[in-house]
Amino acid sequence: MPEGHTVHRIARQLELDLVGRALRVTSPQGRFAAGAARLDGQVLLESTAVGKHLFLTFASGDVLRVHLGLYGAWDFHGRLTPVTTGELAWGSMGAPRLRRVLRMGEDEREGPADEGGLVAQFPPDPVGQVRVRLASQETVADLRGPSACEVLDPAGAAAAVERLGPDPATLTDDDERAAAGREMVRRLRARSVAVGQLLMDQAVVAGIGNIYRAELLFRARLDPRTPGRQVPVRTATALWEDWATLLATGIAEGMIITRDDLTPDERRAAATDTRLRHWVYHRAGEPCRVCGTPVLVEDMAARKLYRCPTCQRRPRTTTRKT
DNA sequence: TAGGAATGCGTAG
DNA sequence: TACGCCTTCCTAG
Repeated sequence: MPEGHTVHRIARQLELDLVGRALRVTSPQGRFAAGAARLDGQVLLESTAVGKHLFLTFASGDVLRVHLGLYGAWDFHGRLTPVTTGELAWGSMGAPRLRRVLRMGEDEREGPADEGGLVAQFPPDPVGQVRVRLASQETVADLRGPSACEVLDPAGAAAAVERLGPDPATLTDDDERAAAGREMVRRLRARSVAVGQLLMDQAVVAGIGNIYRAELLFRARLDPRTPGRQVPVRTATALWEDWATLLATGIAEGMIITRDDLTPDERRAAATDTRLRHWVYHRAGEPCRVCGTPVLVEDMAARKLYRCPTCQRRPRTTTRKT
């Protein structure tokens, strides 16, 4: 159940421990047998994430595209390099070490550490329905429950990326990121659909899911029902910049913590207590943390949308185009 | 233990 | 808008 930050972390984990190696590619479950056979034995050249899509490029030019959907996850075994040095990250200290299992899909969870830091058996037997196993001599990555898992040629992969809106985590250059922000603002303000729906539209901006959607709109104090056209440029730009910030934090920490009012102790507590992490998400009926009004939940495009009816307002419409 | 919900999305109607 | 995909977790009974 990942949003963009998780997929970026997965891409980095694969980059650190599997890129540059010839991989054994199998489909223990059997549903990806043909694709696995096509990739088996090839060197993995590149691992990148765009929005919620993962792209793995192999030496032949074949690209494995994976989308985790609602409940996909990767389990990692063996030698793993810490992805970030974030304060709350699971692997913030120490050298690469052997792990029994690290699950990346929702909150990252680590399996029990083995005595002496050794896994009992390597490679481990697949657990459950493993669609794809990518294995080097030292590291195994098991993919379970994806909504998409397919081999594309380079043109097909490029087309898949082309269908996505900008993703701030793919851009390091300030000018490029600003230009991408202007593009997101343009796409957002081009339609009269509710901004709450537009933020979830991966063609407008890539990587936002239901949690980030609700939290970004609360942080902007913006009513999710506001038509995209009526979102002022300044507000839309602020949404992009806030998304870039939250995404970077999410990638560093491996979880979605959107509250900026937490003390360091509270933030540490939020690592294990999901109830502390959000302003409105999953808090229907509970008092708004700012004004005390009960948080509302309603369906928007078949997804649960959480908002504070008092704090989140429609912008005043003006005749002047801004 | 059964059933529903979940951080998603494509397709059919 | 409704449904299917395919997995895990939590809760009600």
